Amino acid sequence: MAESHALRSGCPINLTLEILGDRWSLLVLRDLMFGNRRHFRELLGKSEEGIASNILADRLKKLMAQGMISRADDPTHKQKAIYSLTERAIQLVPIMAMVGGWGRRHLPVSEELSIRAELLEAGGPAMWEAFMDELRVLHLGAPGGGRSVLAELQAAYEAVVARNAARY
Amino acid sequence: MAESHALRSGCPINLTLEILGDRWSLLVLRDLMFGNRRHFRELLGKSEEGIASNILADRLKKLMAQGMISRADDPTHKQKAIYSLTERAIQLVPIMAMVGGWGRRHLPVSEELSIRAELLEAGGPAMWEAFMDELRVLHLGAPGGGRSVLAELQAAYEAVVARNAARY
DNA sequence: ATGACTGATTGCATATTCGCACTGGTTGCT
DNA sequence: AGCAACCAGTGCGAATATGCAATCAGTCAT
Repeated sequence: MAESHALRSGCPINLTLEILGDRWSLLVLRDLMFGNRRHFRELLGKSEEGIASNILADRLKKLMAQGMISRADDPTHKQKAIYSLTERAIQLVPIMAMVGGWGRRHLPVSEELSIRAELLEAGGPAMWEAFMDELRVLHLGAPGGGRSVLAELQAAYEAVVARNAARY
Repeated sequence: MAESHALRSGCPINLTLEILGDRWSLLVLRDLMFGNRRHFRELLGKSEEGIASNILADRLKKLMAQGMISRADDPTHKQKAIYSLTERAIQLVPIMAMVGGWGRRHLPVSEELSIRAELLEAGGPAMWEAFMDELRVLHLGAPGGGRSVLAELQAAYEAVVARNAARY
């Protein structure tokens, strides 16, 4: 585990890539953010892509070292860990929205998995801010509780699933 | 060279990551986009990060296969190739702007290399659209030629370099 | 013809990622 | 107490990706 690999350059895009520029890191954050998966096993088993447990453990470790997530003990289970997004990870919401939007427009996405991206893009900055506030409540213990964007996205997803299931 | 690796999922974020989710692809696009580097040697030698030639060749090949860039012969030299962004790559401009902005706010960027990101973020959607139009002229041969965002960014960069150099 | 330049390719050592089995410990049910 | 299910994470061998230097053949100006 070579902890200190030198930074390749001080370019903002490069530095962001040094944190998120691999096949899994952003997906872990996505599941934490949109899937509300907070435990190791939830992140491991319920994702579409099927990350391996050693890779997940490694990414959680790295994301923690980079201050993107934090880890806390779950009071209900001594061995359970709760992973939370930090503020800097929550501020990725607009980027997630735009990346999702770009992918939806240019790549062969599935309808079910892209309905959230469609809604989040259409919602624009107002919706992103509301979502970020919601994430601050869920992950940082911030007070308040207004609009639940997570519930809106989930409802839309389930509506598509139900509609498509009804065809058969 | 396994050409057809199965898609891991139809999620827009995952599919985008399957194209851009590595340490180099987005940097190659960045240099094409902001550095106006169009030839292999320019991309190879003038980047901050120092990509290896075999990696560059591989990424150019993959980006071409995914329709992110195109390749044309340079009339001035039979062995010279001109790489151009496609429309779908040009539409990454807003994402580049936001990723640059996030990196600038959260990571130890250098002043010289982040002034462009600062300007591009401050310019907002209006500037992004102007930049995309400019890229369409440069890379797709579109007619017209209004505002040159590239020149504005370059001027700001050089101003910072000059100002910092004057300190010594 | 020579030497610099072009977009690559090759060989080789190291680093990372992969799938999969497995560990040590905890919890809840009976 | 006994036991199955669950918990975060490790170990391992194989496959893949990367970094680095050398090299290639064609092109170009002199």
